[in-house]
Amino acid sequence: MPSDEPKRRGRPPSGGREAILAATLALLRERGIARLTTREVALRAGVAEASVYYHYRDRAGLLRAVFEEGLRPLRALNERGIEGPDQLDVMARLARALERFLDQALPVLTAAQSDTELRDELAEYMTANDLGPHRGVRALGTYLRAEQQAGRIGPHIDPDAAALMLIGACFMRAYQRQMLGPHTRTLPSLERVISTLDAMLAPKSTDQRHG
Amino acid sequence: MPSDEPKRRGRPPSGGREAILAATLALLRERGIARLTTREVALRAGVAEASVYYHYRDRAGLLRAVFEEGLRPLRALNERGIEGPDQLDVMARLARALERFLDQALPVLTAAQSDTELRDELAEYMTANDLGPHRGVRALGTYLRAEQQAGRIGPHIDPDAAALMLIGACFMRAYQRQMLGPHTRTLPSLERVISTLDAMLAPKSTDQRHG
DNA sequence: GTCTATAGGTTGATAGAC
DNA sequence: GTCTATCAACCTATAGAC
Repeated sequence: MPSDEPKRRGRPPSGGREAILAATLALLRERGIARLTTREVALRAGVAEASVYYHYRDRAGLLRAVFEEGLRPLRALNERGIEGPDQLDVMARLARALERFLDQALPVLTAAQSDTELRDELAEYMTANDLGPHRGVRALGTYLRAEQQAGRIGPHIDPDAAALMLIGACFMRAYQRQMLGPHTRTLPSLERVISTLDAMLAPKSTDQRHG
Repeated sequence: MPSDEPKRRGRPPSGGREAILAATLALLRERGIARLTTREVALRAGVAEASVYYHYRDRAGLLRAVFEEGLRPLRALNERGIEGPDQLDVMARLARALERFLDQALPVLTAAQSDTELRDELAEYMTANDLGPHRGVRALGTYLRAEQQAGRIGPHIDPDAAALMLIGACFMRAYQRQMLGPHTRTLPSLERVISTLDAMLAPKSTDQRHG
């Protein structure tokens, strides 16, 4: 290691590793996993194909890294507390954040489903890190349960079931966008869903008496 | 062409074509599209690889046929009228039928997402035949709107939004089953979702007075 | 760490006999 | 309609120089 050389200027040793990861993620979202070859990845990243195999064990290892990268926003989303001035605001913010995440992550999740081995790996990773739809359902469900105990939600309502309905609606909207394109807007808007759910959650006047 | 032989009923001599289609669909569901090769299809169908190319133009043509086959139950589901003794029954039957369909069709839909070209083809097919989530939402929404006008659903509720929530919940449950396996049952059951929605739809006592 | 070059294995698709 | 045989293209992965 020469000590008389000036310390590396702006660029880190190479950044090839991150470039490869970013290129893979981009290609996955643009074209799907079927046409995702190490050749294309290297070309997009501006490196030689062998560099891909230097940084990642093999194609599966590269994809594993991409899964973790693509699902990282979800971990942040999960750890973020659920709070706000009122139910409507809480649900609106959660729903919007969820759809924004799904637009980025759905292509990654979908890609993993195209191969049994990859799917199993993803499932193992998600199970190990307690990721999945149930996590958001439980979080929103817990919030709604507290609201229910405070008398702001009807007693006959299952908070977890209500949470699943909201999250499921977001999921369906995002999936349709991915499948049929963003210009097919024939599903009810997020605003209509949220305000309707908010209205449905409110206790009936008879309930309020003995709340 | 022998004229003394009894006329052949619709079916061609061997049924190789259907065997190929069935084998492709089975392999797609079992292992995903990544490992779906014409070789494996032929092996499973018990025919030579060349027969695949005799019956179908190419791999894409075979997959196109599989998409139509896999989505056929949906067309039946769409054309089936929505009716029943009460809301709970109507929603329960629709939800159950939807999840049953999704368990079969989701692998097919997912497979198409793994390649841009296939995805576009599927999107075109679905658009041309007016298939998609919006169809079920509209159907259930129309039913709920009628119920609303009959005074059995609160006036502040958007029927389409409520429909999307139920269908979205089914979709989410089915997707989780496919992604993480059938033994990961941490989401609220269909029964809880349906009975909660049914309870939420009911008009509030103040509404009933002037319904 | 990055490159060039290439090995080794699959895959989609066709030709031609029966 | 179905088969055997075959190919050209492509892809993953490695070797070895710099």
